[in-house]
Amino acid sequence: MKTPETKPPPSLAPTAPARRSGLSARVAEELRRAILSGVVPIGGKLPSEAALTASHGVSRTVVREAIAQLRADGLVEPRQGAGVFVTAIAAGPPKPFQSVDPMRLSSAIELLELRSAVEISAAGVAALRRSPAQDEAIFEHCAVIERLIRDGAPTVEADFALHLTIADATNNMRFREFLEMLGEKAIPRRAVQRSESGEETPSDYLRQIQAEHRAIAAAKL
Amino acid sequence: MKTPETKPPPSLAPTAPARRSGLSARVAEELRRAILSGVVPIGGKLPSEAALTASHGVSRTVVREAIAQLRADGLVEPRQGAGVFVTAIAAGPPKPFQSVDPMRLSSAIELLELRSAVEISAAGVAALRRSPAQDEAIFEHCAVIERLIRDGAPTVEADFALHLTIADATNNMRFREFLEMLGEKAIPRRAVQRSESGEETPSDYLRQIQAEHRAIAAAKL
DNA sequence: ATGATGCAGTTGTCAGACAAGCTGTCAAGC
DNA sequence: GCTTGACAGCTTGTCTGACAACTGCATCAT
Repeated sequence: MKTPETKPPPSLAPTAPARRSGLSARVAEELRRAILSGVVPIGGKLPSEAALTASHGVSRTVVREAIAQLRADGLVEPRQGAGVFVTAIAAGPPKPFQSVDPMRLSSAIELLELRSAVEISAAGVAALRRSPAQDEAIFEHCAVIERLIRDGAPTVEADFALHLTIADATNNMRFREFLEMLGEKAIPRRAVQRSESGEETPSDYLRQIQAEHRAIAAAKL
Repeated sequence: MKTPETKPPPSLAPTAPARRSGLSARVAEELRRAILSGVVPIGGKLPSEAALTASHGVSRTVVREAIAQLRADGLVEPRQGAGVFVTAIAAGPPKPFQSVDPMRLSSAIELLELRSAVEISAAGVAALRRSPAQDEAIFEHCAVIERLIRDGAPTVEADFALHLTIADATNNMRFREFLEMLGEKAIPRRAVQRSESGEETPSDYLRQIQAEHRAIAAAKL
């Protein structure tokens, strides 16, 4: 048998849209967005827990847990008897490079410069240490990118993969960690393309970059 | 009148040590310490909310709020129906390089290599861009370090300061961010000294490093 | 043996209540 | 009129009890 009537229709949620994954997380996210978007100014007071309970259609437990998350992030500071106040906009010492605005061209250039600084030296170290297998992997990635360029296809992912391969060829895992932390933000075409709203990267620029790639790949001797 | 008997003795807390300021914060702190000290291993399960309620002498509300804080820190991950599990020791994605073990010599060398890779290029960029004021700051730091070496005093802090100054001279704040993220772990003498348990760094090695410092400082022309 | 099934345990959410603390209001006293 | 004190209302902090949803395991039927 299968539990004949142990399952009454649980509860037709009144306003409720969201159900089964992180109710408090959802409320926290909405509140976070309200704060970050400036709807609630710094130093301003959030609606009371009772008001949030009503407006979000959840219990006070959920509201309190959502606020607890924001407090843990340092976004708000509840004061008993007074209310919950916005303290800061959560900029981040914890995430040094994640905080850069990928839309700002200057940020992209800065990151690019930092990445290339690492990579020039990485290529040098790799040239001394890399194994034949790593060697081959580098050449292969180069070939893939050249083909993509000829076909006019986007090269961002392949480019990133090449850089990771070079980093691995140093046999020092910190180089890969570093690149992964920067992520694709440090790959030029995507960053520039995005901020220029779709304008095609000139192919001669691509060719120049590819020439550098080849030089790195051939630098072993 | 002053509400003669509206105040019955609230509740003699049975085991209760904690008073009335941040009850949930206190419980969270105890749990955090239990995790960081290894009492509960990574991947291990925390006591159930009911057990924590009993052992800490607080209500389930408080226990849940404490766990919510730990979850926001990424320390634990509750799974409905199963329990609350320890995920990490508060390192992880936000601080990629904080997770390296400073006692392992190989870690120190790896970081050192990464840092020098950045710094060689940084020095090159700085040579093109630095202002006279930044120039002077670099020379001053060099002079301080030379004096410290002559006196046999530790040079770690001064060395780190010099590297930060060079990073600033690039006029690209990402370089400084990068160095600050690595922190003093990337400064050779401390890292090596620690792992070698107090053995004095040979002074000729110091002199060699200082020669490199001078070369960087003089690289402007 | 193997798969289905029920059960105990656990977290997620809800609802109601009281305690503790803050704030604006207002009346009493100077 | 101005200060001062009490006070009422609102807000957060904590407690209590309950039920739903889910997991993992042991049990049982095939």
